[in-house]
Amino acid sequence: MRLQGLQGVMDRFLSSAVNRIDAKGRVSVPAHFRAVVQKRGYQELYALRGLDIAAMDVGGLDLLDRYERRIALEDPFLQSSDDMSFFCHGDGAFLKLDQDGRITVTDFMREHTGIADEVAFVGRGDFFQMWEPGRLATYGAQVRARLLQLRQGTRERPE
Amino acid sequence: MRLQGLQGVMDRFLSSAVNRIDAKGRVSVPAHFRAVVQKRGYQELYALRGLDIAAMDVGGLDLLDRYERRIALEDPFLQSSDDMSFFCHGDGAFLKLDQDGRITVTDFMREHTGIADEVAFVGRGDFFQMWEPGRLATYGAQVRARLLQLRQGTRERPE
DNA sequence: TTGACGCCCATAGTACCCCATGTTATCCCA
DNA sequence: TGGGATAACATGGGGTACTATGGGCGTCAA
Repeated sequence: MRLQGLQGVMDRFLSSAVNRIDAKGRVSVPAHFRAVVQKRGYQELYALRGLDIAAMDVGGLDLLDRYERRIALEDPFLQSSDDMSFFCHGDGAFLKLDQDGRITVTDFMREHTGIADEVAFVGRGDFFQMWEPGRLATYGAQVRARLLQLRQGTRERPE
Repeated sequence: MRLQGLQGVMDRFLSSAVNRIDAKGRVSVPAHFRAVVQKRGYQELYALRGLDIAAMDVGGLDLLDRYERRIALEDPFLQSSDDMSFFCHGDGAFLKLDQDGRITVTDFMREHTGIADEVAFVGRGDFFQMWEPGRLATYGAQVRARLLQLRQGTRERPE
């Protein structure tokens, strides 16, 4: 077991936290996430609507690449490909961190996520997500159920 | 403090202990576990919510690496890849040992484990677990029952 | 104007560093 | 073998830096 550079370890989005939206519509991005943003040198944050979930995916420019690769998998002659592109880029929000490390939650995000007065931030490695806490809990339970099934089916354990 | 000899034995998480959480929400990681952490060179501890148990799995970053390598094998645009990332990144957290070898028990951990004012630490070899003592006792009884059944061979394995 | 947004400051709560204390375990010596 | 000295450990608490959160005010544009 060897140590691989500490940087490579600490610069990913991990863990989750719930923060409150204030009267001005601002919410603090968790300090740990801000540190990752800075460490990765992201100048700006891009927030995209999750393709099949009620959450925002937030990350740097590389996040756009990921989405485009995803869309490229669709047949370019099909309506769905065009729809996806429109869906992702159409209103693609671009988040600005203020001096105190907060972002403003726009109606665009509220509409897609159901976020009202609290935001659940969820680290996902190369990006993070913003959820309405209740919906996150529901989704998390579904994920666990699927993973359990997967594990029992293949009898393959990550351990 | 240098532990000499017994390397093969001392660099594994073994045995169990129950420690109390203080008024500030801190709990001491058993000294023996801390020695293993240091011996393995872990700078940071990675804690993950157990998939089918109300416990936290805690280990070094190699624990996270193992998951991430597993994810890398998946098609990144399949649901299973997304689920795995959601689990190991979103349901994971970094724990920081303070100078006295304590960690703070967050709500994130309490929610999943039911831990209130005491933590049961259980060594599991390459990692250790944190339990609410009562639930650990229940779980332990179930494990023993299963093992006993297996040994007696009175039952075909239940599918 | 009004309302959205940037910048600044204030404050409560939390996380972390350092030191103290009591208890247990370990060792040494009579 | 017993008993005291000593070391290691879990636990408690004070002070401080950091974080999340609330709010004031000025700017700019509709």
